[in-house]
Amino acid sequence: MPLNRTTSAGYMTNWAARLFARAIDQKLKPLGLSSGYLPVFFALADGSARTQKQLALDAGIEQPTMAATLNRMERDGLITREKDSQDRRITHIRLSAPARANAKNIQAIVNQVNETALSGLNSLERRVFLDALGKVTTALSKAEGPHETDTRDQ
Amino acid sequence: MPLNRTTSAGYMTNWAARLFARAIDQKLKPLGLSSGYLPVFFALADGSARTQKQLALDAGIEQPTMAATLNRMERDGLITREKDSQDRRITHIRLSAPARANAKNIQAIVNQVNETALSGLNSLERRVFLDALGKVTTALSKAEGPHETDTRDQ
DNA sequence: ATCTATTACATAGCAAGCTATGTATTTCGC
DNA sequence: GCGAAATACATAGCTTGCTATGTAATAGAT
Repeated sequence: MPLNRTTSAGYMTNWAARLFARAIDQKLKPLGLSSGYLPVFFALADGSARTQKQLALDAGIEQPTMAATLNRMERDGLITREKDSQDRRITHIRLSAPARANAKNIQAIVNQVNETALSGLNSLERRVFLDALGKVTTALSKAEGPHETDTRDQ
Repeated sequence: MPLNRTTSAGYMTNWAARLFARAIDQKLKPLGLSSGYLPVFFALADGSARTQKQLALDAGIEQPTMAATLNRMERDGLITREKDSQDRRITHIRLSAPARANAKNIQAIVNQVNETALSGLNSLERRVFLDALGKVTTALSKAEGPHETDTRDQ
């Protein structure tokens, strides 16, 4: 089989992911935000606190990646860090008030980009597509080795 | 709709793409290769030459990104650059002989990761999934503005 | 023929991902 | 209670993506 890139799931998934990120970043830019911040936003949108470890696990990214993202978010005034008084290794991370104020806009942008992306699919195709993405991530996570990259729905 | 990340196409696509890249990079590492090289490999596997511009267009990435990738590939002895004698702006890029020798292995690795990723899907689901990825990239490319990010099957 | 626009590529600087490794602070075993 | 293991986070260095901008060469317009 002579590898046509449009029939490679990995190639197409990577391409789609880059297009998603471009679209989202473009719309978030006026708000001073970017796509890497989204997982943190969604994890903390309810005003609760999480540790860096929890956020990384939740987003399915490595701890150093989350550390860098949180540094940028702190630089941009989007989060606050508060040391745990009991266990001094731990830092509790919360969205700042101005960040929380943006939640609705972010939600709207995300919904809009998702809708645009899926506009060529009927509801059955959308369901199969989302379901397939779930199965693909499950399969690849499993193959990756029994890392702790969780999938629970908080 | 209270945004559950597992129902966001963008989120899930990004996640799947990172898992794909991790899996591929892990298997390519022993060969001294990485996932960013793949589009160049596939475009030049037949021994032909392309310009940087053509490669970038083909891979759906920006020109400076392709320039950086080609620099790394040249550093690693995977490509050769040859100035056009007619038009001195143009450089013709080819895979080196050692790089071409790896083509079969790369192909096998890509097929294997794709197969692992899709292992939980039946053939109908696979078809719908690939087709959906095509429609999603088309929709997002169009929305991006009439950029020249082509999709033709050479 | 020259002036302008276009084209191909280079460079700078940043974001967001990764692995590998270091440091401080608990926790656990005994 | 103390040394070893585990845990939480930090740091270093790399890849792969982006935008914005610069430079050299060709093509086009008049």
